[in-house]
Amino acid sequence: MSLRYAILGFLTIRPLSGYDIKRFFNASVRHFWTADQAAIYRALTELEADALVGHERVEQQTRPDRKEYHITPLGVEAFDRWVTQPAPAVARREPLLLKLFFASRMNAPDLASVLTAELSAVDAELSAFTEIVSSIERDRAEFERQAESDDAVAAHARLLVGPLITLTNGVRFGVANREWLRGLLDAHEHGALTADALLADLHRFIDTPVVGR
Amino acid sequence: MSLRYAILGFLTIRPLSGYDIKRFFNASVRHFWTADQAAIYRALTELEADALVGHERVEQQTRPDRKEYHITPLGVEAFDRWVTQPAPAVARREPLLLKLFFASRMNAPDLASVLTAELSAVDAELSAFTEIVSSIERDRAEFERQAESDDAVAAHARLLVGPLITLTNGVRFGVANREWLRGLLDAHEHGALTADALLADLHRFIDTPVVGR
DNA sequence: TGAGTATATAGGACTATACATACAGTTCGT
DNA sequence: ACGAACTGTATGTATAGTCCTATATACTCA
Repeated sequence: MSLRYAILGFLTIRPLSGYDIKRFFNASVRHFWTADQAAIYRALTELEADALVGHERVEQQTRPDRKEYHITPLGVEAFDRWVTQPAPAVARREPLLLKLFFASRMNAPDLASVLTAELSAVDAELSAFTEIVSSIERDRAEFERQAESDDAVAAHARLLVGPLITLTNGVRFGVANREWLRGLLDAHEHGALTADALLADLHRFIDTPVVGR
Repeated sequence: MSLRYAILGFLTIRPLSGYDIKRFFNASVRHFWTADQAAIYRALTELEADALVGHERVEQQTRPDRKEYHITPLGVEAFDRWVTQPAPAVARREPLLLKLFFASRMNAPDLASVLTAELSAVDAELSAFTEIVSSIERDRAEFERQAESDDAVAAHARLLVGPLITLTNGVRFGVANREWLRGLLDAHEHGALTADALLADLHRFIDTPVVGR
């Protein structure tokens, strides 16, 4: 039920309508958490039933009325409890690995095409990350130009830490994924995708001592 | 819906009961695909309704009767179609990243403990992988000692390719995860978990050219 | 002797999420 | 002038998966 807490988290920033929240998801956490629009509205109803949020109807002349949700003190409490707790283990579910597990039933071209398709997806993802990082840097430069105090700049930078942490995760995993796929494709093309080669690769990573930073 | 195909995949190896399939899952693909026991039995019923599998009741004296499922030609066809198709994009869902996204609402010790808990889990996962790799190597050495022909050894090695590919994925991601968490913890302890440091990290990975193998 | 684990199958209730659709007005591009 | 996309909330339905429980027998360990 992390969706509920994600919504509470967004509401700690400012009051939002269901529609706003959906856009927040798309704009900020899409790369590791997607939320169905219908699920958001239902979660808001449930959160309100638990008194963790409240709402006011905001009438608009040109647009449909908004229900502006705000977090209650009880909601802030619940969110802070959740955010400081260790994250639950997630059950990974990777259709790609399931297919590759049965690689011995694939002929060479099919295996190559499965890997290539995945590599394209990863490359696209990494490009998207690069774009996001650029846009964050542009926004930041813009903010700093207009900022009235150093405090405001520092506060702005602090708010960026969380989102940037998630981006470092996405980028590092994306790069690891790309290297893994490239390695597999390369070996496969040279007919070197063998048990021995894979075991060697495993040892290379298992035995690698920590690289100092 | 990959569960059904995973089951079909296992049945291409040999006939299995629902109970056997559950053990297969635990023994071989647990690190990227878990299957609920009840879900397996339901999937088998559905697969049989679609004529992709059949079963015979096997009576046992001491144990309860087994329903031994086998794959039908139609099932093999369906499986081969699935396995050669590019894997669908999966919606990632990472509670940890959701928490870290709101890192600015956490105090320093809480952030450290969330990261440390995750690092422990990753270390444990990597140890499990190391253990699995060792056991595969032991089994392999054992098999080679007893093998009657080089062909048998080669066939055995070929069957290992798929499972080993999934292990290289697990290990590489595990190592990437460990490095990421260690980097964050290290920076955090030195009060250096700032927007600037994170942006520098992002650039280090985004701009890195491919390392030749 | 009793608790726990292994073998073996299966239904009920529940949770989370996805997909489609409905309604209703506005704005933008062609 | 017309359709598409945007703003905004909401319901209905389907799918996938989890957790709990039931049933029955046998073996193992303290």
